[in-house]
Amino acid sequence: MHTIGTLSKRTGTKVQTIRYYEQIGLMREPVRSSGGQRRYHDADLDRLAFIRHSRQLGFPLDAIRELLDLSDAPSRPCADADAIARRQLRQVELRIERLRALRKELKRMVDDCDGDSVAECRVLEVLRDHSECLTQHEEIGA
Amino acid sequence: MHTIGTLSKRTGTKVQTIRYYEQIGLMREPVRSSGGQRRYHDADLDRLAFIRHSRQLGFPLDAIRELLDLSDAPSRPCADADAIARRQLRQVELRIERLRALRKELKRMVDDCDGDSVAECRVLEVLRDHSECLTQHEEIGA
DNA sequence: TCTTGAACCTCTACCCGCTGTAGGTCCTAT
DNA sequence: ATAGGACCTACAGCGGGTAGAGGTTCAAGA
Ligand SMILES: [Zn+2]
Ligand SMILES: [Zn+2]
Ligand SMILES: [Zn+2]
Ligand SMILES: [Zn+2]
Repeated sequence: MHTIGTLSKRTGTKVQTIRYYEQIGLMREPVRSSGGQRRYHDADLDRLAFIRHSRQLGFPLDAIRELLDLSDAPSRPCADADAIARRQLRQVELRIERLRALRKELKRMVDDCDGDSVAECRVLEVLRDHSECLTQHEEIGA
Repeated sequence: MHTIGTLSKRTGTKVQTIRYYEQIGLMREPVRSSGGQRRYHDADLDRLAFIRHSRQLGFPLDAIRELLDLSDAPSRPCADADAIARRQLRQVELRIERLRALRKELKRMVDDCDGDSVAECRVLEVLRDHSECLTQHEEIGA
């Protein structure tokens, strides 16, 4: 049996975050000590490690929830798990593409400015007028 | 004089977002009609366009705030504006690096799975055990 | 056995950058 | 005059946590 602090140290997760995961139903409710403190089994430690590692690989919490559910049914085919991972891969690739387009525009505006007065600053000119850009932009926050 | 709806259409910004920008002090408080509705000058339209374009290029709102302040002082040198843009460029480059590392791991786990049962799923194996990874990961959410 | 103090508890609020909804008011065209 | 779109305020919620207040429990040392 482990305390929440032990889980925290062993997985590099803040104590509050573990409680948050419990609150949203991602971690199961653990048993409690006579004084009301959480006591975890090894299985909980594994589950938290899984969650954290999935987060480090960028999976959103609801995808992790699905993966955990799948992980509990060992005899089923793994097509669903693979599909989630491929979806995540596509998301990452999409974000890379978007950021590369941004980088291009930013690089260009920074490189083009000769560092004169604000009135002729290339950076501010481009920000004021999108027609100075080479590419279209994605929706904000997409 | 323009209504908020006109600003919204002309800049592709939701009406609520414009009001939000006002609330956080990014847009100036406009004059009001006798009935209390917002009425904007052309300068406000320009300012909103600037904000939106900067957002499309990924600048956070506080950087945009600085850029707007700088933009109001045309005779000063533009070093500060350029520095903000270079900082943004570095952020974007950093994010690209991180995502490329993620992509590599995700690609590998997806490619390695032969689609058998969950018990032998390569995707789930990797998620359970970071030592199956080739690279270290950044802090979550960084 | 008592005392200390680190670790735990609940609850609430906050971060970014918006978005959505409820319930009401204004403006303008017919 | 009336309809109905556009506007108003105020508040809640998203994801994925993080911080703090104010109180309790636990375990080790004296
Ligand atoms: Zn410049
Ligand atoms: Zn542009
Ligand atoms: Zn698989
Ligand atoms: Zn890993």
